[in-house]
Amino acid sequence: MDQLFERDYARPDVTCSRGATPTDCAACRVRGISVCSALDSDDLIELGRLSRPCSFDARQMITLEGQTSAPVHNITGGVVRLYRMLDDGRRQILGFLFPGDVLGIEMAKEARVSAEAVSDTTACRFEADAFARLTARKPRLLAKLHERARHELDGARDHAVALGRRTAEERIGWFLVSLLGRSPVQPDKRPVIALPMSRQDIADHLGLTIETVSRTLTKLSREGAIAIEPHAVRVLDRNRLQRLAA
Amino acid sequence: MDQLFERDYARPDVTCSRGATPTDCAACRVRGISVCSALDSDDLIELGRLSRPCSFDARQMITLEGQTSAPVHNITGGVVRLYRMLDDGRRQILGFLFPGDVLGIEMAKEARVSAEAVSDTTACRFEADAFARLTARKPRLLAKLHERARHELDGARDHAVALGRRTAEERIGWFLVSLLGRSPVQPDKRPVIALPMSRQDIADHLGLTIETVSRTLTKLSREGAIAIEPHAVRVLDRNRLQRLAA
DNA sequence: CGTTGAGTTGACCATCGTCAACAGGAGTGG
DNA sequence: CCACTCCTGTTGACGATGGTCAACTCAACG
Repeated sequence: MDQLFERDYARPDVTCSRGATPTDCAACRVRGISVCSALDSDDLIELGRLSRPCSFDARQMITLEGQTSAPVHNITGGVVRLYRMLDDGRRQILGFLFPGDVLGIEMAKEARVSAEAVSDTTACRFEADAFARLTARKPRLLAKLHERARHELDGARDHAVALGRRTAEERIGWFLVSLLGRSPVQPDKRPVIALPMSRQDIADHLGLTIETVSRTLTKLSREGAIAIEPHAVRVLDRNRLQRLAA
Repeated sequence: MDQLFERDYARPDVTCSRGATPTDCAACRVRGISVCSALDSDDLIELGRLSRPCSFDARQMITLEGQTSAPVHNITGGVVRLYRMLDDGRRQILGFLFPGDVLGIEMAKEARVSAEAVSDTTACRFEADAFARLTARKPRLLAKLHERARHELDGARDHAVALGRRTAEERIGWFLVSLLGRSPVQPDKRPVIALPMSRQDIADHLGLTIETVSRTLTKLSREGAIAIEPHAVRVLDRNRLQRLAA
């Protein structure tokens, strides 16, 4: 437990290569799946004026625990990990964000979680107070954000059930199934689950160690439930995984 | 793990001894600390028309996982446990609700959690659709609910950190400190934490077994951090607990 | 072609779970 | 009032799941 101090979690300054021009929301890739879908086209133009496209390199910090009035980011590409650290370096990854997810709805005055790019990531950024003022004027946007928050709460509770009452194998199954639900569907093919995050990330998400994650994936692979591929897993026995996750 | 099936979790019908008359919100004990504080007195009268006071005996079900359009309850007295069950009977208690807490903001169409009275409980109840219509008309109420949801999300994440990355002793410390934060403060005295819930409840909340909960409390007691009292714990070494919870 | 970092595997061990016995209080009935 | 049961909580002995430590492979990269 004490050698965790040594683990090298990248902690660069919080920076963002901010674009000079506002976002073109109407052309946004994640429009329709994200909170912006609550807005009509006039509102969308206004939203675009407030937001700036930005990008992060893999391992770059986006938000730091304790940061005040952290901006809100709407993820448009890449993957982000959300986590909390204990004093002695133990880390709990609370979840991963994918395109369409919003980072920072929950942040009131002070961020309670850190966010870091897992892979190269693009997002559009809203300054905290400007965003707060906008939501105060747009009840439909607020309703959409509230719906998101409730959904996140639901997910956080599933996570708690997994961490509190499931075995290592069940946790892995649950994790894979939950990623499967977010993966693009390829009909007629064995679905492939992309795993852009490291084994350490998976371990810190599931309350395990890298060794246990590795062993459990190997076991599922030996038993024919999955096939391990570089930065991915192919699902061979979906029922087996579903049963583990149930 | 298989004998968990046998465990007797009370599952009576979902009933509520509903009062005939609307609630008198202006006289409410939890007014000021609960979401209703977002409303001015006109709105409060309207809210009162929508709500009905109700009460539950200890161990009585309030909401059942899977229930559709479950009513919203504002807890005014007593303690409630929120939980999810796995198929084989394993239970994860997601949290305990105290007076002023709202049960059911997160519930959209279908409840994803069960709620059960730990002790005799009083609440005021809102039918789901009436409540939804009210929030749609009252942005300030919606904002307050959203704030609550964000706060709950924050709490759920703390819970996940505890379950995923803390030892048994740290979990107990975290649990006691979090209850301490909700207990009435008695200045100049060793604070007493009421524990209306059973050891099984604590275990199911912290991802442990009753035996481990019992042993850990005994250990903390032997070491002078706490004194175990019937249905309560007296805090002798607050720093010790804070350090465990940190 | 050496270095580095991620992932895998094995041997061993500790924390916490399992199983079992027991203590004490509350409720019940003789 | 006492005997009895039931239920909750405590404690002990033992064991299994998953953590620790270490060695090794392999791909990426200079």
